[in-house]
Amino acid sequence: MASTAPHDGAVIERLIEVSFRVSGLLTRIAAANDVSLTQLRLLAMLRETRPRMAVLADRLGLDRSTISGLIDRAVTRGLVERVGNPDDARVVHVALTDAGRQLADLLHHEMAGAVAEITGRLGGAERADLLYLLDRMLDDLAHP
Amino acid sequence: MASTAPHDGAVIERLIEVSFRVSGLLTRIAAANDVSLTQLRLLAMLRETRPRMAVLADRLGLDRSTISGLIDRAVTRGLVERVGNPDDARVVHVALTDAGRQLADLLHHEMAGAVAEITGRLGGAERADLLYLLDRMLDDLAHP
DNA sequence: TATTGTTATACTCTATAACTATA
DNA sequence: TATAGTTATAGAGTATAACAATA
Repeated sequence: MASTAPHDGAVIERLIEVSFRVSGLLTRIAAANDVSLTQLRLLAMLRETRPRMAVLADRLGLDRSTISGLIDRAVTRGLVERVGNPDDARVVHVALTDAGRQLADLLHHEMAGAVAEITGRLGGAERADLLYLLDRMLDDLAHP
Repeated sequence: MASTAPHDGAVIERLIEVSFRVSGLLTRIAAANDVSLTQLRLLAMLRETRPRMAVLADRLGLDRSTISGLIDRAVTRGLVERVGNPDDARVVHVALTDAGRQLADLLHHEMAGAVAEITGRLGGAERADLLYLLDRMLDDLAHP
């Protein structure tokens, strides 16, 4: 199998380390804007979609009951709202409020700036290589 | 500056996505072994060093008071122990117990296996490229 | 006085189990 | 009966502020 190449262990350790660094950056950005990392992930998702509770649970990797509490707190803070589904009265969708969208956009901007500092000293060709490799890895995760 | 290259946004989004995926993998491995992601990071650090509380706080990006609680719970579970410092009675070091080292080694093994699945389909040359790029990024983070 | 670490407090995050409402 | 979501509960993680012990 492919996993016996000599530098495998080194690649793995660096990948974990970079992931921790990126998570740390994002946690700090979230904290500076008075939200948790989980709320940041939630807001990032809601910029593009208006999912129902079960989908949020699946995508964030959390239990449905956890999502209920998460959304409760976000509603209390005026960031999101619950929206009913006319086709199935059991279903609840979640959508950004105007204030929520404003914060989500701000967070996205700050995230991009922070991560740009990580990739900032790479040259154009290196960045292209990195993009290719990241896409390969994400592909593998999507189609295991 | 270098941060205006055309694919920058794409690189940033992929890097965040990969980081979330890796964090998700590690969280699942931690949960399967009945520890939190923070405990997993703690145990990973302690495999190589025997740091004092303030260093743990710094490296994990947490408040000292948070570390006190974290270590309390790890001590209760028999994973680590507090060790005094003869040169300065205020200082407390943290070290793995035998059981803690066993768990830390197991977690390390499982982490390596999981991350290997992410990098598994990359060829040898691609893996070498990835290692180079990850090192460049970690270097930049260390010497900003 | 300054530093190291702990404690008290309050809030968020998280899962399990039991529940309600709808299909 | 099965599914979507909520609530009750309990424990972990987290920071702020106040504190004790040591330097």
